[in-house]
Amino acid sequence: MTDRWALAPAEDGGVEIAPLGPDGLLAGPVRREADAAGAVRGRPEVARWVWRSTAEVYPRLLATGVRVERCYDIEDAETLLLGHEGRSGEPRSAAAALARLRGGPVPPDPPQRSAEPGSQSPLFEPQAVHVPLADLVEVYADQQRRHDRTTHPERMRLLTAAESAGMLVAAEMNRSGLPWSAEVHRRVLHELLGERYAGGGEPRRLAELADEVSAAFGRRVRPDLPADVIKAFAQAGIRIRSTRRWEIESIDHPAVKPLVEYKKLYRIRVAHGWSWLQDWVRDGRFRPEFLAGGTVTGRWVTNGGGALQIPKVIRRAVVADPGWRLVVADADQMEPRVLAAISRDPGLMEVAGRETDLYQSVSDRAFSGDRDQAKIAVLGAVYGQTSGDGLKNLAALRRRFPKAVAYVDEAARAGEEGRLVRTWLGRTCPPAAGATDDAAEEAGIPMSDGQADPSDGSGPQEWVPGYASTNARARGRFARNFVVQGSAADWALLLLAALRRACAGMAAELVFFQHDEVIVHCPEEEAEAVVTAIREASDLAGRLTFGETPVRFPFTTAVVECYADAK
DNA sequence: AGTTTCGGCGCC
DNA sequence: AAAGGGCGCCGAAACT
Repeated sequence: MTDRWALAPAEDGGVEIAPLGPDGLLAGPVRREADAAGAVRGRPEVARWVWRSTAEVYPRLLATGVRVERCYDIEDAETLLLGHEGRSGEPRSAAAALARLRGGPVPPDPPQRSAEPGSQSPLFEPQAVHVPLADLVEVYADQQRRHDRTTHPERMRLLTAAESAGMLVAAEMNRSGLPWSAEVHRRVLHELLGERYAGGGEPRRLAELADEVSAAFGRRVRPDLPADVIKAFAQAGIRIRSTRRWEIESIDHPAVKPLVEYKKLYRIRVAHGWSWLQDWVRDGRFRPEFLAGGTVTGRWVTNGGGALQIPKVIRRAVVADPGWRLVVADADQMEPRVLAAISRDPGLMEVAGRETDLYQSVSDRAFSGDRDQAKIAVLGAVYGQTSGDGLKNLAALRRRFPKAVAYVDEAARAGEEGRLVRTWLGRTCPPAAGATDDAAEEAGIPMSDGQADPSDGSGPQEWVPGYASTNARARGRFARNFVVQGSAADWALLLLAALRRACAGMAAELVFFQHDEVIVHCPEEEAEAVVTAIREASDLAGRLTFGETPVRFPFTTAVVECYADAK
């Protein structure tokens, strides 16, 4: 059965394609065709297209209206496999993988290119080394064998397939964009910041607040300059280490109130103000560049526009097209539910088997009904809290959910000792992750305590006793969080893949994804079906990712015309 | 003058 | 109340 085909753009602008056998090797002759879109469109029976890079091929297909159901991204799989093999520092290009296979000199990866505002096809990668299809297939077949040698081959296969699906979703979201009303955005900016003056200076409200700050200090102070603010407080007899909001707010001084307000509004203007609107919104769509698996943990990143940090007040500008709706779906308490699933802690699984508020359930069992304490304890366990009430609460959590806490403790220990740590599906944390020594981190060198050098010339850093173990502890915190955040990302990929399939027969489009939250843009009459699809996709993702467990992954869904109305 | 790092804060 | 994990973004500061 030839349900998998390989595809590689040729250097003359055409495309090479070929059917693959069960071993992943060529099962027929390589064909040449004029263009990728025609080749794919003419073969609807192909269940999975195998290619070097989704970012290279898929945007061009989408541009001609061609979607594919499934793909396999060889370079993404190479990254995941290298990580699993403890070789995360090695080049991950198809050309490099081929060279390793044949014992030749391994070329370094081409440098990453960053996005420019408003660029039409941001994912095009012109500098990639061309690999002929026959060679590409060798790399693919070898990768299939490498899957078999991983700790859990079936999970690893699921991971590479799921992340390839994620790349399809990302490319489609990059194309569709997030519905965005520039008019509403401008109205929000005007309400918050006031009108702009012709001279190009600060908008009215910011200028007023700056004046209030200056008046409170009795001299001209620039509230956007931390050094100026620290000096001004010092002259008023108040010593502060930084101008972070929580530190400022603990001070009793008339400048605090306007200063905090200024910083809040300044942030809006700088990060999502008029120039942002100019750069990133066109034709009623905000078009960031989503990168699936852009982080070590597998979380996505976006390139340009800060799409994963849209402030709550600005979400008023996310407005569905006329007659359409936004289905906004947010996974409820995802991280502790994931912890339950990966640790198999009986008590936590039972709690996570209900769709009701998990933190409330935990608090009923271990914190006398104090939900806030329970939430702090759970998040502290996941993030590696080192001080404060978190530690005390962690002890209570450990008594009730010993297996869950032991799971993250063991991950932290492994991280501290420089061992590999993996998500449920097998995404692997590089041994040096979380360290503060950038040079070693970039080189992928595991740093033991003995190797960490406090006098590395990186700055006027004074010598601190125990500095070396500071790195180890940072790696421990990173690894502790990695197993939860990363396994949550595993699950989220399966969710996206399932939801994408469910939407395939509808006009509905996935337009936004943010760790545990997804937005589908659809005609009003499809909204109910989308809500159902999300629930079903969640159930499927839970079973596929973690196997049969009692753990449920409920979503809060809202059908709205405006994103801001979802919360 | 151009490039990199830092500080602070937005989101999860 | 505060501090643990992951990111990106901007202007200012620091550097070359």
